[in-house]
Amino acid sequence: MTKKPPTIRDVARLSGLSTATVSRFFSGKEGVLAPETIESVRQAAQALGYTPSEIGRSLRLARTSVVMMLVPDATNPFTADVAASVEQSLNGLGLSMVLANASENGDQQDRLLADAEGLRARAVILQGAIDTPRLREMAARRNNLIFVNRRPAEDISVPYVGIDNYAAGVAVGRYFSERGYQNPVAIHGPRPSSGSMERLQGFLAGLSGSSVLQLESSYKMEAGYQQAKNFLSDRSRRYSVFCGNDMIAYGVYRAAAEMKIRVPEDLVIFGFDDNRLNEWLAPWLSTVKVPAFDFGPAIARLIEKPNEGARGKSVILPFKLQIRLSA
Amino acid sequence: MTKKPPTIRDVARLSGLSTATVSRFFSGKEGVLAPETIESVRQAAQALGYTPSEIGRSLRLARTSVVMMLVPDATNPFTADVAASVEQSLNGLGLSMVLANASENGDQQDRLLADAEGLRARAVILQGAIDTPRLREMAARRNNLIFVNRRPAEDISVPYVGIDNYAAGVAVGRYFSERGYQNPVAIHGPRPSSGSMERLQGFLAGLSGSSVLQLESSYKMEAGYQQAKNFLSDRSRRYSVFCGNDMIAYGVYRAAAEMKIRVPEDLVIFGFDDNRLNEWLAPWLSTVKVPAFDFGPAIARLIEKPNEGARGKSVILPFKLQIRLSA
DNA sequence: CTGAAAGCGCTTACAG
DNA sequence: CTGAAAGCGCTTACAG
Repeated sequence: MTKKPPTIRDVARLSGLSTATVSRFFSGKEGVLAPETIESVRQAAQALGYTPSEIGRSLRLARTSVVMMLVPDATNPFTADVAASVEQSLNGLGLSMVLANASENGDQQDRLLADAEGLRARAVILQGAIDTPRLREMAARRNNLIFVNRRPAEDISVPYVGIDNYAAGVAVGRYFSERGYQNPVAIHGPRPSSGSMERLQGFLAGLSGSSVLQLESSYKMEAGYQQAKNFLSDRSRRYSVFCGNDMIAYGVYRAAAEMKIRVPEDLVIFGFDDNRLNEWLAPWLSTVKVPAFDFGPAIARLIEKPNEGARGKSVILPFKLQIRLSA
Repeated sequence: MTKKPPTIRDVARLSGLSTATVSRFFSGKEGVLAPETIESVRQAAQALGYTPSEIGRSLRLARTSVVMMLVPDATNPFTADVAASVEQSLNGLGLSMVLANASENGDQQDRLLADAEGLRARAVILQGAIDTPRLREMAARRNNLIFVNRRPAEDISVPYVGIDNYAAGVAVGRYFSERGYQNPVAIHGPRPSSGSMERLQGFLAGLSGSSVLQLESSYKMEAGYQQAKNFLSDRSRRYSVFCGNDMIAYGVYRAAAEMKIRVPEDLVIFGFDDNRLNEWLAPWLSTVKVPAFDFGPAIARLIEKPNEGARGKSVILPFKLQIRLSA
């Protein structure tokens, strides 16, 4: 900055009042002040271009207005939608959101958790949390964690907001089963993130018995593409693929297109998330629709009254199968 | 939080040292400390689970580690890529990024600028800044603003990082001209955001004289779709559309598909940004490629040494025409 | 190599 | 309705 910003003392001096009074004006206690006092403060503040320091405020009140949100990949459109929803709801509570990428990486996540502690974040929202000692320690010590869409382990008692991943997997498995889809393949997400495993286990249960080719993949287009290039090279079979998320499905679709494999005739593709872009750019993709824009309000409610929402209290959002052309 | 976090005083007490010494340990001044002192501090901190408060630190040092980034729409994949790039570069400097949506709305932007002042943000990065009195006032008073990809006005002297929007518009106009494209249409972005106008003016200049149908649109798929539905209803002509960004182009493409208009035979579409998804989901879209991942490093450099980069110092990134099927 | 003390910008219980 | 004063968690110049 060009020069240091004015402080509450500057405003007090200029208005001829005390810092206590100026503070009352800026912290919503105008009610107790005399009308002419209010006017003096307003004018002085205006003249100086004063904005109260959130730092001083936070230190004094022992709480910040910052909420940290950790996501595996902010460039995933579904994640972006969820983050936008959360940001908006948080702003409604006068809170700011700090977005950070954990990149499906435990160490990176732990580093960011340390940052969140340093910032004394009001809450930490973890989408795709990874089970690490540090995470468990924080979960035990503080009650300001919220898991989104994936819960790293059953025995960590932290509120969860998201769909029932297992049930969604079952629904897809049943759908495959009813349709008589052949040679099921599950390109699931990374093992350390439990949501991936729940989706997979549900899928297996829903298929009740059929043997499933299981492939692990990161939640990226490139990874889905690579996996597909591999198993599709066996042209003697027609596969039916359940992808851990839409990104993976995009990759599979591209691989199929390059290999001139017809969807859905020779290859069934099912995604997960149904990010908003699908309607516009992938109107062919059958997928599990997760209500991205319901996350913000649910999370905001949890943050607003952490007491009510005892540890472990969860919000389970609805999902549905969005059937289009690919399955 | 369950209980209040330990403070530097707790660590001092437990280790039998002074807060000054503990502070030295945590602020990278270990060099001056005796080895056994270091060990004591480490153990005490470990035992208490102490992490220094960024709040206390910020207040004392009169600077925060927070950088605020305002974007028009974080769910735009191009924006998400830029934000990811910025976040990564900032983390490399030990800074945190607060992402906020200004929604192409001057009032919302001004509110967020006030928040940034309150947080005493180290820097404020504005993608798609809107020219408001408050913005001008902040630009005049502080030198921690950075404009990204759009500069609200020539006479606001703030460093700019982005491409030359006018030149890119010219390039597209020339391309249309050389190809002899008929009935040029410009679905440009909102007038208040200057980048839109620069792209448009460049396009007009590049076409040198042809009359152009100019339509204003927000940078959203839905808006592009609506505009296209309207002007495409005149089936007697074949149009050539330059879109303000890829989102608009997606909307136009969908409208064309629904109306059974062939691209590029009966409708030429040109986008802007070339977000990463294009390669996977819109491999038909000809567009202007903007190097999203070059923004972070350039911005980080500007923030790192604000002195060197005198006000108004800018970084102009290269663009190129990415020709695919639609033009 | 280490500590006592001042002070960063706020808020609020207390007193008037 | 208003103010003086204490204190939130740090860092650092100064002194030893």
